[in-house]
Amino acid sequence: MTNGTTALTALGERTRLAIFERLADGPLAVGEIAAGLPVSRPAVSQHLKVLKQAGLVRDEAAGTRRLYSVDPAGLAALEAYFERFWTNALTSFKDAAEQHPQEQT
Amino acid sequence: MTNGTTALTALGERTRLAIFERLADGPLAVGEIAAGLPVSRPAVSQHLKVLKQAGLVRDEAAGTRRLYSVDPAGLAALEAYFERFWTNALTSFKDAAEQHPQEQT
DNA sequence: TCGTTCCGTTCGTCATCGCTTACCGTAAGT
DNA sequence: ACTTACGGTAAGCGATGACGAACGGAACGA
Repeated sequence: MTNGTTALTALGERTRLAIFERLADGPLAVGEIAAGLPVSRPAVSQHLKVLKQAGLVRDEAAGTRRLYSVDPAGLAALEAYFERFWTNALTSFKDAAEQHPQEQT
Repeated sequence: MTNGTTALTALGERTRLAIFERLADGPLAVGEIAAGLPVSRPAVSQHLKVLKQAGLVRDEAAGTRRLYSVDPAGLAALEAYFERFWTNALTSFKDAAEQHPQEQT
């Protein structure tokens, strides 16, 4: 979907974030991911499904296994979303700072 | 806390993200935020508590009201977290691309 | 063809969390 | 001092979702 908010709700889960972080180091199969986490393999599979329909990961058949890897488009969408965010927020800060010139960190 | 994962779990909620987006345009009081959202004021207060202990917002007493604004440190922490993420992921992609030179989008 | 391995899916259970209602404390105005 | 406005907190409820167990299917190797 390459939507920023959807990606955030998908990553707003500890297990899913852990999976995504492991995938950031390179493609992995489902069993390999589950082996390094304190959850069962079906749980990992479900989380991968969520991450996939959020546009954050891609899957590829490799024999009996199935390799998952992070989707560059999803990362780009997130980056774009946050960039708009930062510019907005920082602009607001600048405007507020010009009206209250003393307080700042 | 300025922790990336905590901030993500905090922002991984539609209502909290909506609150944070509204705060990105400038400081607001609790009642003002609740007025623009389909939730009650206590709900907004609870969400603000979560956002605050995640290091994403700051609060300031203003008479009987209480002004909330986004915390620049929290945004910076998020930015740093994602930056590490992107570099990691892109490096992995590059390495994978050198081994499989044909497939790419 | 048979057995093994790996994965996706369904189902049921249990915890987590977001939301509302009601109540209380605090700061200004009169 | 009384009243009003604003916001935080407690309790309870309802719903979402994460998890494991069990089952079924597809891809290799013998």
